[in-house]
Amino acid sequence: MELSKVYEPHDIEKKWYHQWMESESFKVKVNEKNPFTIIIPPPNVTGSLHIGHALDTTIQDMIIRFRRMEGYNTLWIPGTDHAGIATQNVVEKELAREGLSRKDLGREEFLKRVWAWKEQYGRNIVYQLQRLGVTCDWNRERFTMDEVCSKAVRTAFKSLFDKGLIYRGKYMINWCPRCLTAISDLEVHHVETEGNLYYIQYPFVDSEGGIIVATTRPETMLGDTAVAIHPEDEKYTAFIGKTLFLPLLNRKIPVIPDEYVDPSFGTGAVKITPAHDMNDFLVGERHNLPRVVAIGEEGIMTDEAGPYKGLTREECRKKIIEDLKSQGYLINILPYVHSVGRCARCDTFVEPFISEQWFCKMEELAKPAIEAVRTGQTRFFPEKFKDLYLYWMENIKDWCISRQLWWGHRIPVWYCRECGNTFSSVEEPLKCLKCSGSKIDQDSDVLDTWFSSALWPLSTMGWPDESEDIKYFYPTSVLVTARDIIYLWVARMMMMGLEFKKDVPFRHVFIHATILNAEGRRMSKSLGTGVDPLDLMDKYGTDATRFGLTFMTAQGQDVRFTEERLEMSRNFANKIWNATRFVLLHLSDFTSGNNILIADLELDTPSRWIISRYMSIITRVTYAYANYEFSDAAREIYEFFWNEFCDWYLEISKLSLIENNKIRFNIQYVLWYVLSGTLKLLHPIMPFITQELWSHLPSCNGIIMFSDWPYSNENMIDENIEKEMDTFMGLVKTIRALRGEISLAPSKEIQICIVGSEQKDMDLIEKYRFYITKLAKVNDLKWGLKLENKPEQSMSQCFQSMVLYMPVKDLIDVDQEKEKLHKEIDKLEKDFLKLQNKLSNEDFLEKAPKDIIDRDTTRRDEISFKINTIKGRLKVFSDIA
RNA sequence: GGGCGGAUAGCUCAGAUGGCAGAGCAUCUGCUUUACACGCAGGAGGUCACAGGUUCAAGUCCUGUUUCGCCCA
Repeated sequence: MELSKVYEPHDIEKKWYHQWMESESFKVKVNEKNPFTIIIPPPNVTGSLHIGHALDTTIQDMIIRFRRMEGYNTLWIPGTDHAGIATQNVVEKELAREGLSRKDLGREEFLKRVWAWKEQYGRNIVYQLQRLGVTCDWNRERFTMDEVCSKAVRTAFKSLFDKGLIYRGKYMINWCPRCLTAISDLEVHHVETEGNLYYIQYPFVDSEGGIIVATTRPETMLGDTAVAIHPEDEKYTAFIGKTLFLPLLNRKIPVIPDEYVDPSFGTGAVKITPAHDMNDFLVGERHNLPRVVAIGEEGIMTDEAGPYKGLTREECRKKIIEDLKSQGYLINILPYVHSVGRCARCDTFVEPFISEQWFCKMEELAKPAIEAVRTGQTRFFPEKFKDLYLYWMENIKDWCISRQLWWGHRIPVWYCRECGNTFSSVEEPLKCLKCSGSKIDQDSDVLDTWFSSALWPLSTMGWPDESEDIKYFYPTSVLVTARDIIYLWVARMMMMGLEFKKDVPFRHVFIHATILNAEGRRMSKSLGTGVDPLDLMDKYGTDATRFGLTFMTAQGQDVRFTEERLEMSRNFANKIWNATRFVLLHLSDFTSGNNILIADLELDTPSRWIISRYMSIITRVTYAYANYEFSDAAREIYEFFWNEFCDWYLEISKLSLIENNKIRFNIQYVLWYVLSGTLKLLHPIMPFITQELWSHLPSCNGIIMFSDWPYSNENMIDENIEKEMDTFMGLVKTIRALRGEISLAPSKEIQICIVGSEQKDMDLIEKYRFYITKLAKVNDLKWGLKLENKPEQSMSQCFQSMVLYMPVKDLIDVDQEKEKLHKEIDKLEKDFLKLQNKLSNEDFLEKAPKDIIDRDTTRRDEISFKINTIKGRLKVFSDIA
């Protein structure tokens, strides 16, 4: 079949993915080989593919394809996350369009709606992932609300509950007044916000004057139950124990001393609102202050707010400021930047709120998870993330795991109305486990989505059942994810894995780059600053998108996304396509190379050179893949393929392919060998184009992902040949540069004379004469050690210790040439001086290593030689003029 | 407030263990050279953020400053 002139990715991608799926290429069974396992970070079922997923998924697929070719039994388990808040939001919005609320439907009906939604749209993200070419075992796809996962959640919950690690209590938690649920500390994002610091006078009850407090949230004053000052703050110590009027409400509140107060902040006096601020809550506990709840769960002011009842938080703030102003209590307003908590899901201002919630005790669970990372049972790549993980784990706080939602794993706790017993159960109980009464009610809340995510490595393998899978595939080999969920997810999986399986869930954790937009900010869908990877794949093809992302993201470093990289990658794909097209054109009479060993062939120098280069590239690329240095792998392949294989070897091969049978066969073999091997090296990054081209190459039957990873025969790395070729290529480049200076047509052949100072250079020219003349279009090449035969009126250029002359009598612009030579001398003289100073420095000669001194000496001598040569050239020109 | 990371060509970024500053894109010149104009050949473009220090030698190591991000509180 003929290949098109330009690589057209779309049909090829579709064709191969379809074929891979049809043949169940990714289906994995327990066998005698070594396992290599990855579980996918499950994307939200409501989600759509963003650039972060694209990178995360590409990396996992690269690792899996690489390890598969290396010979591991590779399993990659895909799936999606039920995403409690997000999914409930989506369905509630849908209901709202019909004028309904979830309460109108009732819990059971509402959940039916959510499931229906999930059935209809829940696999969108999966199809989008597949577009990337991923080789997950789709037979094992899981959803965190699957029965297996539910069982894992209930089993884990009950176990922790029975051990006393899960408890219920009334504490201050983060409350989202829009989602109407508690959220964990980690789901609150703190955003620097420009606000004001309001100075408010609280008058004394029994005397003149009062105390001025400063606050960023004046509306919370309606819940104030004290004013606190630092116990050693002399400004205020006299007032301790006095009573103040709370303006607007005229509630009487005491002045109390507490170490928490920072005397240097604001006025040094702080209003205390125990029901609406975490720190004030603690002050309130110490001083036994009442908790006045002034803001309700929907963010609406309560009865306690008196005249402000029914207002939203924002309206209330406005009104309070007006009233304080008009009544003379507002002393000052200063602009003030402070950080405000927002809901990670919906961006609403989070309200600290006291309510009864379920918590998971973390300290005890964290201990083995800390130990496992300290001792290296689980390793982070890049290693710096280990510290981040450890810091958080060592300062861990209890985790609020209940959510006031309907969509999710319902908390497996029942309350007996008869005996008051509270118990947990894996199976739905029919009666109280203590008194056998039948009047039992299940807790109405659901668990934090991350609770089921924490069990993902276990539940995807069938835990709590002791399956063959879990014995073989657990622990997984590597977890690939972004750094923003190290706490949210990675840490929790570590704890759960160690608690329930007594082993870490993964050996390695690879934290990849965060992709930023052109301004260096995180991409955000809500802000519209994102790039849609599906558009990118449409425009550049999947392989180019994958290659571009891989190329961009050096380990441990965030990247600003630029489409240029994808353009470059698309061009690279096209280059590979056309190089293969060229090779195929010349392989029509080439039969199998599989039963021939490369080491047994008698190869010409350029072939030995490309094989030498290829062998070292194999080593480097293999190392890069194995060590999560993917951009290095991409770069190595790109540079080798384009700058060495295409630019030089293909061009040289054109000259020899017309030769006799044996030479022709050897060249064909090397072309086939290096090209097919490089396609394999590239396959993990660019699966489609490599597969397509593989299918066209002779002796490359079947599916490339099941071919063996290239083996580097390091005996074939030949440094002498590489050095020789460097000199040869340098000579060709120098001649081409000379031609370029006078804009000679590429087809015009010229005369070149090379004068050298070393016999080995002359031998090299002799050896490469044929290639030099062909690649630089030279019809008359002379060379020698003597300066006698150098042409007079010519262009010249130094290379190493050689001078190249190009006699082009009529075409020389003498003035221009002289100017060029002068400029060159200036530059060389600067370099010479620098080196000369260095080499006359005794300290340098005494302390620097010998090879550095030798190298610099050679360089100085070379420069000196060049300067003299150019001076001689200038003299010639002056004589002419 | 604490911690982490960045600042290198016009732009986006590479530059183990200190030893000749690199790539892609953009730009300039010349090319329909039979795989590729998504290309080929050649060129121009740098006070490596700033100030000190260590060293024979610093983009690279140390200290401080400026500045931009991120995380935690």
